Order: sequence, then C-alpha cells, then structure tokens
Amino acid sequence: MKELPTKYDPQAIEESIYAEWTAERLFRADENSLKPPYSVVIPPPNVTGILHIGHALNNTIQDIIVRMKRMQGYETLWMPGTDHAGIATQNVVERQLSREGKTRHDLGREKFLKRVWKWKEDHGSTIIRQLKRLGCSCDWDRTRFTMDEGLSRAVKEVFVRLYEEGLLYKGDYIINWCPRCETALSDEESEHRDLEGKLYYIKYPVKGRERLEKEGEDYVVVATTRPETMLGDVAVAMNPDDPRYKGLKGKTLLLPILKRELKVIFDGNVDPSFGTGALKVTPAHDPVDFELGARHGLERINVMTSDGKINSVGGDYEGMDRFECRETIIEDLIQRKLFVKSEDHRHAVGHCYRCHTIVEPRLSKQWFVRMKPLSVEAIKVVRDGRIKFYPDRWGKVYLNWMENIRDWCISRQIWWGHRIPVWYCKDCLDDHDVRDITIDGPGHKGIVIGNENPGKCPSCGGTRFEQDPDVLDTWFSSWLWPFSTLGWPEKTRAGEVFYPTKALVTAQEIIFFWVARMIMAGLKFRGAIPFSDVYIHGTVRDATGAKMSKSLGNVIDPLEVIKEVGSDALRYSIISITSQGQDVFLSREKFDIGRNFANKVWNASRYVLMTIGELAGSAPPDASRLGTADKWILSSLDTTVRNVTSSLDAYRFSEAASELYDFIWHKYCDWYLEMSKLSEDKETTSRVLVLVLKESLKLLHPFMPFLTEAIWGMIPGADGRIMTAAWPVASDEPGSSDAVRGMEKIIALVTSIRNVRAFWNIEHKAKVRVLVNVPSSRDLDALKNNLLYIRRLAGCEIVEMGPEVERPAQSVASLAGDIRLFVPLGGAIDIEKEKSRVARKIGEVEKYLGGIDKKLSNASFLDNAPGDVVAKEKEKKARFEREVATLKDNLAALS
RNA sequence: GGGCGCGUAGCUCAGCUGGUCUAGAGCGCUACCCUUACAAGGUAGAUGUCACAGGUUCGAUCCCUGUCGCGCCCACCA
Repeated sequence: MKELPTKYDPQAIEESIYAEWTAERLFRADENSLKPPYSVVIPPPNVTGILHIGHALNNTIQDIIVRMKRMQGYETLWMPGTDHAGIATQNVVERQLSREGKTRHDLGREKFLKRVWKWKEDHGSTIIRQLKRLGCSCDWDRTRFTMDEGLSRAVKEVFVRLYEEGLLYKGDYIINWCPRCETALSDEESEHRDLEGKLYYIKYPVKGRERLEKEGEDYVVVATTRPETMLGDVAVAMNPDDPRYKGLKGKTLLLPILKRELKVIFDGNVDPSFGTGALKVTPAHDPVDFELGARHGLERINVMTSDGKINSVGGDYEGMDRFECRETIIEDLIQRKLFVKSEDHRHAVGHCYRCHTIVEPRLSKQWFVRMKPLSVEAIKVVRDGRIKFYPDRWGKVYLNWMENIRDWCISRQIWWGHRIPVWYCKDCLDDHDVRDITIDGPGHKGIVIGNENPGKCPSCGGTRFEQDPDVLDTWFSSWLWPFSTLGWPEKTRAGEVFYPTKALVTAQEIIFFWVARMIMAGLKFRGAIPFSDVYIHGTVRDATGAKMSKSLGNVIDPLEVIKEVGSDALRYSIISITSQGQDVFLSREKFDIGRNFANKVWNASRYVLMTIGELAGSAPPDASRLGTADKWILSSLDTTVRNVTSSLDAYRFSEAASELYDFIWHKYCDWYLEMSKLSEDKETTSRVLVLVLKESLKLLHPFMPFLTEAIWGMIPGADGRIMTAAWPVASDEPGSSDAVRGMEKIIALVTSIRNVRAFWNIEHKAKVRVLVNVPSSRDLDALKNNLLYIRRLAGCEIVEMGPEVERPAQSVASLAGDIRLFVPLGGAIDIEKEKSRVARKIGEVEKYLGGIDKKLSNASFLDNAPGDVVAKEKEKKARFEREVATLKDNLAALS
C-alpha cells in the first residue's frame, strides 16, 4: 500500500510533478487531433516583466479554464509567449548603458539592438519560468515572442495591407510626446492623472496701445496652465458672441517677451466662461489650438526640442527645461507688470505609461492608422453578441471607446521594435529628410514598402534608399497575437483548427490597448472574431485599495507566497477571494484560506488511503449495499459536479471554489469521513470513500493541480494522470432525495444533541440518555437505520424513539426541525438557566412566526403570490407553530 | 464634464433572473476538546435597523429615484 507523507509539503511535490507533466508532454496541443479544439489567448506578458500578483490571478483563471476543458476531452491550446515591450525594454537597457556612462547613440543602432537581444536572451524567460512554477499548462513548445521571424512577417504583412488600402498615413499632428523616452505615444499610452496646477493670467498688449491701462482696449488677459508654450503663440481666440471682445476685431496683439504679432481670431469653440474667455493659440503644442490653427490658417511654431527643452525659437529661454522656463517666464512677466494673477487649478495631465514623465502635447510627423473603418465590424460583433464580455458592463466601456475611436499613432522614435518597413527613394524625394515626408495614402511616389532595401526604385530607377528610422508601437504586433502566433499569413493547420479561440481573460486596464485592437485585427485580417468570450477580472489591490505596483512598494510577490504556502494554496486563495469582475483587495493572511484547505485535502486523502487498504480496489460500490450516508454523499457529489461545472462555464470561479470547499470540507470530511470510521460494511464504505475522493480531486484539479496530482498518484486504481482524467459528469436523475432528507435529519439530531451536551457542560466521555420524538415515519425509519452513527457521533444512548415519545420529568428538551428530543438530567438541571434559554428561543421563533402570520393573513399575498411560495409559507408556519408549542410546553413543565 | 463600481457580522467579503433568507463564508471572538487524517484541527456558540430617504410590488439586501460616503475609468475646458 502506498502512503502519502504525513506532512503536506508543497515544495516537495510541486516542482517534481510539473517536471513529470512536461516529460510526458501533457501540455501539447495537437492540431491533428480529432478532439474538438479549445483555445485561449494568453495575454503576452511584457518581456521585461516579472510575475506579479495580477499575473498570478490572470493565469490561474486561464489555467483553470484550460485544465477543465482538457479534462472534458477538448484538444486545448494555451498559447504562451511574451511581447517585446519596446519602450520598457529599451529603457531597461539604456539604464544599463548609462551606468557604464554611455548612451545608445554611443553604440549606434546596430550594436544597441544586439545588446537588447542579448538582454532578452538573458532575462526574457524569467516570466515564463515563473508561470511554470505557478502550474500553467501552456503548450510551451509553441512559445512565441512578438519579434520572432514569423510574427514579424505578420506585422509587415499587415502594414502593407493597411498601406495599400489607404488606412495608413503619415502626417503632422499633435501627439503625446514623452520627453524622457523621446518618442511619440498613442493616446492610450498617455495616462491622465489629476494634478494641482496653476492657472496663470497674463496680459497680452494690443499693438500700438502699450500703456496697458484699459482691459479690453489696451490689453487682453489670457489664462493658461502652460505659460512656457506662449513662445509658440500665433493668435488669441475669443468667442464671436463674447461682448467683451467685440472691439478687438481686426486688431493685432503683441506676444509679451518675444514681441511677436498675434492675430485676434474669433471661433465658436472658445468657451467664454473659462478664464477670461480669451484663449492663447499655440497650434504646435495643444490639440485644441492645432484644430483652431488649421481652421484659421495659422502658422505652427514648435518651441521645444525632443527632450523637453526650449529650442532656438525661444530666444533668451533657449536650452531651458520646459518647467524651468515656466518659472522664469512668470518671473519676467511679473517684472514687466504683465502678470495679473495665478489661481489654483486642478486638472488632468498626461503621463508616460512607461516612465511616468509628464507628456508634452507636441506637433510631430508620425504614422497613423485610420481606425474608424476598422471599428465598424468590431462594434457590430459586440452589439449582436458574437463577442460577449463577462461581466457585461465592460461591453459598454468597449463600445463607448470604439464608437469614439481616434486614429492610432503607431510610430515610435525608439530602436527596439519592428522597424517601419518603408523605404524612401532619395532621388524621387529630392533628398528630403525622410522624417519630413508626408504620406496621405497608397501609391506615394518614391515609397517602397518592404523589409529589405528594394535596390532599385520602380519609378525613377534610383538606387539610393533610406529606411524609415522609426519602429512600430509594440501593440501593433500584439494586436495580431491570436493569429500571428498560429502562423499567419501562412495558412496553417494550427491556424485553421485553433482560430478563433474561445476565451480571453484579462484585466480591465488593457481593454483598449489590446482587446479592442485584437478584435479589429481579427476581423480585418482573418475575417473572423478572435475569441467569443472576454472575461475581465478585477484589479489586484492592496488592503488600502491602492493598485499594487513596484513603485508603491506594496507588492506581494507571488513567488514568495509560493515559497511559503505553495502554488496550489496561492491559486486557490486568490480565486476564492475574487468574485466576478470585482477588484481584489489582497493581504498576506488571505493565503491562509488555500493553505488550510490544501492541508485539509491532504490529510483527508491520507486518511482514506490509509484505511481503505486493499478493500476498495477500483470497483464501484455495490448499489444494493449503500446506506443513507453513502447515498447522501454520492448525491451531494452529483450536485457538486453539476454546480462546479456550471459555475466554471459561467466564469464564476470563486463560486465554484467555495462550492468545492463546502462539499469536501463540510460534507465529505465533517460527516461522511467521520461516519465511515463507524461503518460496519467496510468494503462498501471504502469504495464510496475512494470514489468520492477521486471525483472531488478531479473537480479540484484545475484549482490545485499539484496537490491533486500527487494524491491521485497514490490512489489504487487511479490510472494515468489526473490532469488528463475525464471530468466528472453529473447524472441526469436528481439523486436519492430520501437519503438526503434522512441524512439531514441525522445531522440535525446529532447537532442538536451535541448542543445540549455543550450547553449543560456534559463531560466529554459521559454518555447522555436521549428520548426522541419523530413525527414522520419516513424519518423514523431513516434514523432507526442509522442508530449506530447517531449514538457514536453524539455520544449518547437512545432510550426511546418514536412518534409518541413524551417528555419525561426532570429533562431538558431541544428541537431538531420537527424532531423533539429530551435529555433527562435529573437534579443536574439548573431550572433558571433552562428557563431563560427556552424563553429566549420562544421569543426568537415568535418573531419569525409573526412575520409569516402577517404574510399569510394578507389577502393580496394569497391572491398574487405563486402557489408554491404560499405553500412553503404555510409549511414554515406549521413548523414554527409546532416549535413554539413545544418550547412553551417545555417552559411550563419547568415551572 | 461623462461613465462605472462599491457601502451587508469586529475585519475581509459572498449573496447570479425579488419569496428556499429564520441573510451566509473565511478570519477574529467565547467555551469545551491533544477523540488513533488534520491544533493549518474538532465540537458548540455569540454578533447584522443589509449606508440613508423615498418609490414600485401582495412582498425589496435584491428593481427604480434621490442623498451621503468611498473607489475606479474615460474626456482637448485652455
């Protein structure tokens, strides 16, 4: 007989079991299998990343889905991989370089990229290792990286197609610019955070009236939060209906400090109620001003360098940092008496999502994707339910973004990433700086798309080519992930079989970044949705509600938790506290839930394996020999199978977890296992014990894969791996309701007797004598058949049991549903104590009875409520009345 | 400015289409127990005007409206 070690030691089993699974190639997804396919998309974690607790949650959920589906007989593919995280990775390597006193420019592009690749080889698999430690059953043979050759081909293919369909353009727009990373960012990459800023009021003189005496005639006051951008002002705008400024029509203003002449323009988009109603117009540094400038044909003056310093336009301010310049300009304006006042002003300011530097809205020439055409289908598929969000409120968030979608800035001024596959013919373009070329659509002269130098220009025959220096947004490769990883644009068997996938599991933060764009890309390039279910789980926060992040230092490292309590406990704990879509507030103690449960399962299994000996074999129990408890536990198991399966199918993971917890702990261990110790038919009991254990372990396997596999390996007659065992199927019949009812009576009676024992401080080893009044003959049979159990579990002697049993003198009484029980205590009864107990109980029951009485005497209730509800209420009433009667009887007898 | 979520036991939270709710769980608390699977355990127990105010309904923790408190997301009010 095999035996489990006495002590549950997750460290001892987890890594070795994972190695066994790997050796047996159980994670592999076979595209030639005849099983129905089932695939999920793993969000490619950032290659610079390490596993944080949010990943642990995310990947546990996916692993649960995948493991259940695998056990249900699907050919499951869980495709793992990482994305190259352009900006983040480049930052990491640049930081490394700066410690050596170098910049990337010192190395040059080629050497720098070599260095990044080296870094990737050294560190890029950290998170993969960690996911394995967590137990993820991904098909690691298919691990992909967004810069792999195949995925890069997909990126190029998509770029070409978008270009040829006129969905790409390159032009001057205000984009979010990170002066630290020195690159453009998409709107999604600029995170808005509320900051306490100032709103500065500044006088702009009217040309020729430099005395500055009368506001509105000699000067105009404008309000701005970014005074440094005034260096790029070209106009001041007012609302045409604003009476204050009617007189300024046709006038010219002077920019303080630079003395540039500014036009006065009128535009309906200016809000007269904000500030002074006069808006300084800086088309190169503000999106609103850019629009205004475009409508009124204004010049665009860029005043900053790429690292956020004032450029030569700024005269004396040249070379100053943008915020230093802000201070200096204010001081200068105060000196020149052009400064009016400043007010506190709270406003949202964009920050770089990678380095948290304040983003500068800046005029820049960038590549964009026209998104509106791509969004049309993507809106439809969610509207008509082909793609469902869980919980569905996220569908609204998605649609709201999709319906207001803006063009996607995809070029980045960094080196690590997919280089934009565009070659410029220097001859056709008259040696213009390639950064300055504007491209509206396909067929632009002198432009060749491709990864290789085209060699010869198709239009002029020239041979001098220069590739676009920029790279693509990382998400431009991530949005292709569901099909690029399956070989697209090649037609592959895997691509046919495993696309579309079924489920996507992710956090709310990347709905726009990734989920929405994958849907668009899937529809556009594969002509089909990439997945049908999007499950959005909550954000993991610390106990105070703050997002867990390294910079806040509130991170719980999952690997440390694994070291302490094991991966199974971590997984179970985090799932059980995560109700659907709700944010998770995490603290260290939460992991006790899983640790204790794992321990319980371990010990119960150990006990079962120890006691069954050779009795169980692999044979099922003989149905004719099943007793009340056997039938009850089998029926409860059946219910549990049904509920766990349906909860998991509905993405209610915590519900499934607690269903299992309750069944295994409070039904199987607390009752069935205890009763099994007293069984007289050891063979049947053993068979039931093993059967229920095996089925429970299977249900638990997706949550606690290691533990269940370890135990499975010790069970006689449990073949193969639990990981590939067949998922339990619930029976069609409702099960033995008689046994369930009977068992409920047993439990109620035993509990009630124990209650009496505890209340009267009856010594542990002393047996009490009990008389039991059971009105129902059905229940009486059930109880009589299980007298042995009742006696032993409650530590009592049943003196009498039947429908006519009366309360003897000198006894205390108790109730178990409609069963009355009497315990003669002789002189040991403290009358006053018992009286107060009974009186309190009467009060309680009468309160409930009152409520039901009121209901039942309400004619409208009787008329309107469905029949079964009324019947139930009546039943309840009868029960309570009996209870009250009994209790009153008891009270009377005590006096 | 728009959208969303949350206020339920001392703490952390479940409670899915209103009646199976006499509102649950885990932790904590009280009493008893080292009963030969488990003290990371067992047995028994205490604790709730389900944020507040209205409304709909025969009936509301659940649906609607408003108020207060907390949190999140989106947004070009300079």
